[in-house]
Amino acid sequence: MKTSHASLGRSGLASATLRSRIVDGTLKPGALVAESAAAKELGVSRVPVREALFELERDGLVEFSASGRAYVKTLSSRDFEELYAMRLVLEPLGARLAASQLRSNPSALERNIQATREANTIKDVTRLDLDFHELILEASDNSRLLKLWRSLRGELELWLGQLHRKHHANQLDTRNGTAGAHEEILRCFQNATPEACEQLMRQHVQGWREWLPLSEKQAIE
Amino acid sequence: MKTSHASLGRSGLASATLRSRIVDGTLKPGALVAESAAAKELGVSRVPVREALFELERDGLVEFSASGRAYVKTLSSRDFEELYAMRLVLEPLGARLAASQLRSNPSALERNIQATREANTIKDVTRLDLDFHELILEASDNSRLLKLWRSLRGELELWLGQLHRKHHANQLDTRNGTAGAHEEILRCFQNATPEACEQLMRQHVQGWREWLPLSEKQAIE
DNA sequence: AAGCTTGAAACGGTATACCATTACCTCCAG
DNA sequence: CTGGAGGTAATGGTATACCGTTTCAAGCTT
Repeated sequence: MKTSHASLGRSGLASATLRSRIVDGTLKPGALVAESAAAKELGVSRVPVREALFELERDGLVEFSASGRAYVKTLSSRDFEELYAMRLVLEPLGARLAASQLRSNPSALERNIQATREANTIKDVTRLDLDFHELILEASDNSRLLKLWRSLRGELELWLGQLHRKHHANQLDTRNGTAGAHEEILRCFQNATPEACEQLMRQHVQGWREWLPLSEKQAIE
Repeated sequence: MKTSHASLGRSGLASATLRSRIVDGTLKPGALVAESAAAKELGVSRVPVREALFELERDGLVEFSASGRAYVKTLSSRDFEELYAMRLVLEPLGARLAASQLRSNPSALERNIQATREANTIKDVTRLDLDFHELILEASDNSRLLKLWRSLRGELELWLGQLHRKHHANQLDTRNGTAGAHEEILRCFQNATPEACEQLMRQHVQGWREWLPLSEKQAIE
């Protein structure tokens, strides 16, 4: 699966490159991602590009038209609501299932929080934020739960990236707020029951769910 | 995307054919699904077969080894527990969200229940059972919820198919029990609050979650 | 007899080529 | 100036070909 000289196959290279260009906004929402053009630019043939596009579709970053063309997905506030409705049932469950595991082995979460405190860009804070939540789902020891969460992560990154690009405000507030909230969750894992962790996670997700649309409206003004 | 003379592209043909062979047990769990052999047998080239295998992996019917080969997935009771843990959070939410829509437009569910009462094989009952639940998720008007459910459906069909193949018992009991339970859910949509529908769906899924492992042990004896 | 080596067959990953379909742009009619 | 028809360029779907890697088993060594 690996090529001789690189750590990633050409397919993985194409996937990673296109993914980052979509998330960071180089490829704008609604833009056509043509197989031929991408293949020529990346220096590979169309087959691995094609494969990468299917992977990106599975992750919700592109969508195919009826004719088979791939376009960068455009996310609406409706999409945001749907995504957070899913987080609101998946993540509290994950927190409860992961509680005992994280109680005895919290080091990964601690390192993530420390890295968050030292982050300098909104992009890094966002990535570490999602990493934090993914670490919990990984510890829940339910591979389907992790798989479902990961199938949402791409869209979350895309949405948050679009939001931060529209108004690049309060970077320090976001960083410190995120780190503080995660610290509280970590303490809950160490001191409270799995059910309390589940409830706290529900409140945490619900808090963002209510705050982000406000933040967006604030940006429009 | 469609070919000129058929309603399905070659990729869709390959996907559907391989899917049915896996679900109905023609391809046994753990068996290698080789690109070349499948391509030759289906009379298409390897590219659409390759595409179909990725789709089947997304649906949890095959898994790739480190070397890139695709094998029919082998499901354990652990997998069953994971799948039903997911159903237990997704489906009650779907029932609550779909309640108002289904209250005013229950015809699809009614047709499904009627078809279930007239079904003659376990395989048909299983398919109609999953269709019933999928109809509810479709009515929930949350595309992510539906997408997550569908990503589990393939594994559910595979699991239930394996179960029914191991012990082909009480076909009429299963049929009547399924139809009766679905009838109760339909009446709940017509008469009760969304929250009551949510709770009933939770009990319904939980009931199967507790009954199926017993059914399996019973078969082993 | 058990374990290791080696070699051939098969497989997967990718590049290139061909064809039907789609989308876009130009040109003409109203 | 607007709307539609036609033609052309580009796109996507698939088939075929090539190459490195993996796999599996036969044969050799200990």
